[in-house]
Amino acid sequence: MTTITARERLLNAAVEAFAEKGFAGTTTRDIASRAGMSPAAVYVHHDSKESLLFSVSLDGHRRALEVITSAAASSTDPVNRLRVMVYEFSLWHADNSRVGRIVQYEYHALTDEHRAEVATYRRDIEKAMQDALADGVDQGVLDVVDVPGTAFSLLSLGVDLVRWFEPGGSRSGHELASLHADLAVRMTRLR
Amino acid sequence: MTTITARERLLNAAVEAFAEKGFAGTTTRDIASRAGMSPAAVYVHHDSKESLLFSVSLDGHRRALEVITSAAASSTDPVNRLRVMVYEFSLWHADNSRVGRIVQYEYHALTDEHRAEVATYRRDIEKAMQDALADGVDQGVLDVVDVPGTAFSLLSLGVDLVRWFEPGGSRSGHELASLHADLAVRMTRLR
DNA sequence: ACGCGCACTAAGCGCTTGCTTAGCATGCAA
DNA sequence: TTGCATGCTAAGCAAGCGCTTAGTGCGCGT
Repeated sequence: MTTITARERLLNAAVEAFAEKGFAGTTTRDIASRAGMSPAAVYVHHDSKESLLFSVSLDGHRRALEVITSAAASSTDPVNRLRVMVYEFSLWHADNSRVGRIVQYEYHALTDEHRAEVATYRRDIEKAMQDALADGVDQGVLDVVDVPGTAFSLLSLGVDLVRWFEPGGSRSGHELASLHADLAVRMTRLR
Repeated sequence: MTTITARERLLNAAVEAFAEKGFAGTTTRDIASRAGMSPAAVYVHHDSKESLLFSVSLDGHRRALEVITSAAASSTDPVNRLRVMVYEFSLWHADNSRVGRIVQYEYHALTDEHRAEVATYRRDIEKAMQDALADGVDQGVLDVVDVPGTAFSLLSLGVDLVRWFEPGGSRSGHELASLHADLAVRMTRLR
């Protein structure tokens, strides 16, 4: 069995609260009570409300980068690789829509130092998608006029899921991720 | 010349503040000082902080719907109509990224009644895009397997601009809107 | 000259905020 | 049995919150 520490319970509570009400709209008392603890307990395990946000955001950025990096390594065929990358990136955002919402929408609430640190993961994610497109163009398989812009657009499909996606809704994450992957191929394949 | 009333100055100040700090992160004192007035002046012209948000959000939704509706009426050719709709919708979100951010990200901060009112505009926007795709399929010009999902994805391209777009950045709104329009046609055109 | 209404402000009320302080129960080593 | 570290809480502090109240200055019709 995996034991959940008090520190992790507070992090989970913070994810729920931040995703539901936003960082500024969440009180430390709310986080504490979701974790079944007193307001002061938050400060036994975490330095501040912002450091709770940073922990959640940093972990979320790392996991998103890991998803797209391993997808990029999954295939050598540019079309198939792109399909897998878009599928996995969108699926991750659907399956982790609460963390994703914090990653995407509470970025500005981080301190300057913390924002700069997670920004490196964002650049790596964009670079992975750009590299996949550029490689496909080099191999004469993809037709992409604007590589950075198209990379951004492909990532937007996944990112925008966190704005409205709820698990248990009428469409599954797999269904949406498959759609995005198909659209991505149509957008970029050379005819 | 157009005269700007105190009420409008407060609305403009609220747009700036909400877009920059979010609804919960903005104080009524901040709005007042951006408008060059005392904190109490807010309540001379508006009922509450939330009614300020509702005014901004409602107007933003109306303008976005107007943009996509008139784009839909601009052409009878399904491919060209889709191109114009996606172009205009994305361009509006780039040119109005601050209002767009409030429309998209502060939706949950509205009261239940206000959110329900604004939701009708969202449904109309989605329906306009779905109708344009369905009509193209009916005319045998477009190939769209999942009409609602694809409509959502096309709107996502524009909506996601508000997350990061800043006027005066390295890419113009026109440039990005053109890219989105091209991608939209590639995504949906029958080959 | 005067009175009235309107746009606005100074001051502050009751409450909530992030966070701190002081202390208490438990478990464990000696 | 004692001593102490650990993990937590009760209570509360200073600051800031949305919003109200009571009033002030000014423009305008008469």
